[in-house]
Amino acid sequence: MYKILIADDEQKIREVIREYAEYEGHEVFEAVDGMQAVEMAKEQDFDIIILDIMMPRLDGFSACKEIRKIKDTPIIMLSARSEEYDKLFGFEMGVDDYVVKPFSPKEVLARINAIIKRNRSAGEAAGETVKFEGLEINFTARDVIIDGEKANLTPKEYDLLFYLVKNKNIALTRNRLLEEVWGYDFFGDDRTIDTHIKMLRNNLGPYRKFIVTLRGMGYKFEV
Amino acid sequence: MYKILIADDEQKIREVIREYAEYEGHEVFEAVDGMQAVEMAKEQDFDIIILDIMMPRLDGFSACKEIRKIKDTPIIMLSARSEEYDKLFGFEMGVDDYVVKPFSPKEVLARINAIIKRNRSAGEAAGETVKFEGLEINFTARDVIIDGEKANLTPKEYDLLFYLVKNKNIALTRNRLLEEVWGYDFFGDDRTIDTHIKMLRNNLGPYRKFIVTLRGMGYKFEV
DNA sequence: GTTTAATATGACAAGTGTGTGACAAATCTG
DNA sequence: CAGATTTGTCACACACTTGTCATATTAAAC
Repeated sequence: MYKILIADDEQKIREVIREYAEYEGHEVFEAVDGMQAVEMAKEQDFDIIILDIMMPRLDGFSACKEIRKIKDTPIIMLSARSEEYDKLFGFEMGVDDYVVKPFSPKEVLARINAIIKRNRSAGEAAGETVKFEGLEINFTARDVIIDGEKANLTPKEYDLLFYLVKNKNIALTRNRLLEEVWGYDFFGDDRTIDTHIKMLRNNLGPYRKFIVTLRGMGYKFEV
Repeated sequence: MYKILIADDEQKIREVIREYAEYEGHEVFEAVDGMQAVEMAKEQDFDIIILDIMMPRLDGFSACKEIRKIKDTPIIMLSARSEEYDKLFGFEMGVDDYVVKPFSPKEVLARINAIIKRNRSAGEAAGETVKFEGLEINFTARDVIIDGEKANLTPKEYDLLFYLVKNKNIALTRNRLLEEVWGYDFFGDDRTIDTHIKMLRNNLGPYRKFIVTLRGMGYKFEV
């Protein structure tokens, strides 16, 4: 859960970001202009601050400059124009990222997450998650979520699935799978793979469709 | 060139978006209600889908939910009035962006471009695809696409086609094909090749023309 | 235009690869 | 150490693939 400050004079912009952010479990504060944003930033610690450039009383750049005097809070700028000099100017003042209007709320949230993740690199490991429809895979956490429910895979099933997914859309021979998933020192039967593919498929439920058989070759995770 | 689906019961809306989008070189498909949109989304892959919220038979949100079950196509929602922002809970269902009516077609197109660009950058792990007219061949994924539809080839057919294509515009003798595709230890009939060429040609549909017979010699993939 | 040789095609039987359930060996866990 | 889980092997069934052959069609040579 992050503490987010969004400063924009347009209510619509603030609201749409608030909705997205709150849905993701963050706490959102609003400021209607640069001056108010600076005041709020002085009073409390935010995880991230989003500033529109064009604001009454105090514009985004000036607000950024003010805030930087006292805090290192990551700042994202919203700009209506995409002119390059704006960007260069902004980065010199310690802006962490830019979003040019029109933007999608999803994009803003994605950038928020990216920046906070980047800045807290000292702390917890975030863990990369990939998602294919209702199938979510987190490599570092080593878990697989199917339609919201955690799947219960055996170690080999994890290994096999992870290797398939990391090489998605690539045709993998049985030999390659044996070498990479089982190890070069495995001297077993080819058909071992079939059995594990079978069990993996059973565990993936509707998403077994992603694992396609390449007759005479091996398998492929196809998206 | 993107493939765009616009679902709205108002013909005017569909038309104005179509005009702009086609002007930018995109391909536009129309649906008059949510139900039709879902059906179309199931049948083909769009680069983006635009859904009006208020539609007969199936509203935009429900349509979005349905589509999300099977596809990750980016979705933009159109809402009739800004008051509807209050009711917007679309982000729960993976809506990528909203546009509030009245909107300018230009704005919609700008958002389409922004979203597709963002989604494209996600980076697909797919090998290089070679394309000859409507015949696409991806060696690493080991698949062959004919006019947008995946072809279903047997192992030998893949091997044979891949060898021909990798040596395109080169005359290949039967002996060479036997050695390279079947293996040096194959002691069968020459004419076996003919049969496989036949089946390959049948599977390539209109693109059988690329495989030319060199009488008294062998075959060639000619482009 | 006829002959001759090579290729295309359809049918088919033998061969091969894969999905699956069962089971025993191996490994993990308390 | 016992019980549970995981893992590898096997055998069977079935569907698909493959090579061969006989016949039809086509192209080149005379």
